[in-house]
Amino acid sequence: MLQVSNIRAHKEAYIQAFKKRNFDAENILNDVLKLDETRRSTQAQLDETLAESNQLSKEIGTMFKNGEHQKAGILKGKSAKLKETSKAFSDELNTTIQELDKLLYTIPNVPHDLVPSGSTEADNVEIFKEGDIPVLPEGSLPHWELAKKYDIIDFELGNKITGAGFPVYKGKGARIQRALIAYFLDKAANSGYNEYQLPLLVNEASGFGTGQLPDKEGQMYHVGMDDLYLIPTAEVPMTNMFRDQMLNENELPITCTGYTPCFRREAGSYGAHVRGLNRLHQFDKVELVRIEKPENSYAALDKMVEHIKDLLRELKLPYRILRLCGGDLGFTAALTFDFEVFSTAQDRWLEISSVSNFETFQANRLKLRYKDKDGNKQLVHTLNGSALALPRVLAGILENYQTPEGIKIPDVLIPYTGFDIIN
RNA sequence: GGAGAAAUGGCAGAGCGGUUUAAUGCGGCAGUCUUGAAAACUGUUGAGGGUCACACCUCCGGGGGUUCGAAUCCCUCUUUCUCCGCCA
Repeated sequence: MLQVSNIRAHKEAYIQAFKKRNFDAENILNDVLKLDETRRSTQAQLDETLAESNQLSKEIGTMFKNGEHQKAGILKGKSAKLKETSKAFSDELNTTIQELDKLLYTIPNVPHDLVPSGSTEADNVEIFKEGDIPVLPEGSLPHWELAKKYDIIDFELGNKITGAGFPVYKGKGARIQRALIAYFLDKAANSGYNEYQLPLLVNEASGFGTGQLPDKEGQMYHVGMDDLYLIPTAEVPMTNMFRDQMLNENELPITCTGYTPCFRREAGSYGAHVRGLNRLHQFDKVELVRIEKPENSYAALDKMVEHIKDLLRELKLPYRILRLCGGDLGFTAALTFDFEVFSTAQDRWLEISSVSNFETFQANRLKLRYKDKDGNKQLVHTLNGSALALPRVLAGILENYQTPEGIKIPDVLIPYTGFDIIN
């Protein structure tokens, strides 16, 4: 959520920046400023009434002490009138605040200068590419065929137990999942990230804190009886650990990592692109979260990018990095880099990580601030990134490492799997 | 699931209808003293809104109510603790 004070100070710049999202913000920003005007003047009127009322109550108190009951009775009537007035102002204030918040909730983050304009993923800018795309032998298969051939992932079984998008990993398939999780967590720990095991269900306040609510309500599974949501990413519980906190400067940066399953309804996604592991309702992911001082956040974003590059280099998977265009940028992000692995057998790129700087957008909702050297309180910047999402990494490994003898295991994973081929 | 108790500033802890604009202690910060430090002493020390700056307003777990006036009384929700039951 944007800060009204910033909207007031940078309105024109924001309107220009929002054009990159194809978002014509002029009217809504004007409405916000107008409502904020109303809010402040109503607040002032309310405060004035309350001040008068407080004063009166004190006087009445003194009169009672002095036994001047009759005099007090007169003032009581006056006080009742003031109460009516303050109630009216208070109602008006609440209505205004609600309207203001409702508007603010619909405004996405301001795109960073580096964000290219554009409306679809075709407008994303490739900024880096590394790794050789292997030439596969005759008769090479897409990963869902390989999964069946070697009996390591069973999609039908998942259909039976739950429904589409909930695969069952079996034998070496299950083992390689566990290996990937352990490998990713070890790498994160070596880079200084603190490991957490987090709740997989979160309350409404947490959903609001990181911006999934109210924007993406339909994308999360909701447990009605207890009014809880299944997490769509570890970002939600991991970032919300710090909700409503005043940090000291010397506590920053805070760096966390954690493995969780992720649950997404993916309403409206069907067709060939969701085959196999490409798009699931439940999948595993290791996530990184950083809480930074504003002046350091973009250097931190670069660090996260380097961390993920290192993972993909070690796994020897061909990948590229995209800078997301305004149209593809998430609601809460100021700047996002997507990592994609090349799926040889499908002849397409698969997104396996998304790394974003949210600047103060989440911190403002979370009320997550820190005190700098001079004792000034300011919002922190929050960042997060997947390192990595498992299913598409697995798809990439299965497809790129297939040989006539079976699927080789990347060298770096062998200590974790305990085997070097799936056959 | 049942019965009881509790929730107050960074922490501990008083207050149970009107000098509480929240006592006191600890911790933090600044100063005095000291070659320096400790100790001692003095001062200072929560958040949000608002203002050029003051003033002023709000906040004692969340929400609602009673009252001229609520940290204090009532209702409700949440959480924690103790006991009982169930349980990996």
